[in-house]
Amino acid sequence: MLKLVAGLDLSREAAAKGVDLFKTLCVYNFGFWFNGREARVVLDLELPAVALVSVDGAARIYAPPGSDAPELEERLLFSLGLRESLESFYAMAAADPLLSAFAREWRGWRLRSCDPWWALVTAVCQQNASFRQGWGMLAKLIALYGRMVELEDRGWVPLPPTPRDVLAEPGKLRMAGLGYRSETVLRVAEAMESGTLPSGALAAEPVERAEAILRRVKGVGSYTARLALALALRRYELPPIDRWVKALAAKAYGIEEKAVEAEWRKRWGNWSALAVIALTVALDAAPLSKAIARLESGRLLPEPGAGGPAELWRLPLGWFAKPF
DNA sequence: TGCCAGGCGGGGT
DNA sequence: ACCCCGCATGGC
Repeated sequence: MLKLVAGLDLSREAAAKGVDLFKTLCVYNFGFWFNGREARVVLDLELPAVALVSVDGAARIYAPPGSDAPELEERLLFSLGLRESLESFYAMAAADPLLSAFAREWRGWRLRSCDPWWALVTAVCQQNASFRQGWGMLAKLIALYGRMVELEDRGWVPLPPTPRDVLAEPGKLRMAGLGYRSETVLRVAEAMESGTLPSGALAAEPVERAEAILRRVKGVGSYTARLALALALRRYELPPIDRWVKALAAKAYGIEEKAVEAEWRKRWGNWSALAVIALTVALDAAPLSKAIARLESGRLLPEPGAGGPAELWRLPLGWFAKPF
């Protein structure tokens, strides 16, 4: 049972930074964490600690009694992107053939970050899979491991499994549909548990060095490492370029696919990874052929009913379950 | 049914 | 420095 350890109002901070909390909370979120009005934000998987955040800015932090409340408040602000200024990112995006509409309509969006372990699991689940398949895997993992915590006055919140949970019951990875990705997740869990992947130390490293450390785990390549660095540490310098981004950027920028990475870094600089993630939101993470069609017809904003990252939370509970 | 999807590593050249 | 293949699973 977690106790209320802090209550705060984020509305002033959000307004000052131009942050739209609805957009920030809805993107890449599940229905069991966000209902359109308020979100449950996991602040610490191990403690655990959870924040309840309303789209109007009211926030409550729940944690074991005696937890460091100011530290958790800071973590909440970090994870909502309220410590980050995206002025220069949106200025670049406004002049970009892929993201100009997004910069106009979605300027208040911030990436929500999570902890390095779950960011790596998330990234591994996107390998060689559609957006739907990857996020289905994550939802199934959370359901199968069944970790829950109770907030003293607000009911139960599902939590992702910890590395220890996964090591204790490795069979559930395949049950969740991860297939050959299961071995990679197990190696990540082992690295986390044995301290080979010091998640604290990662943040202090230069980003290329952090990528190299992550890539020491077999099954974690450049895409996975870079996506995880963006999702967990808000390190955006290195773009996670996959064949989806490669094809879209080649078309939009009028270059060859082999030139995409260099061009992307030249255009986006220290915002490279954020621009990739924003593009997946803008195009509803549609499969490549549909995404190309969207680009050709100039439909570069999330569309109602497309079921993309911005609408993941709207999908009915159990959407990911296999019919039997 | 068969083929592909927001990668990856191991094998070839 | 490339190119190419198989990999486990789900969706169409």
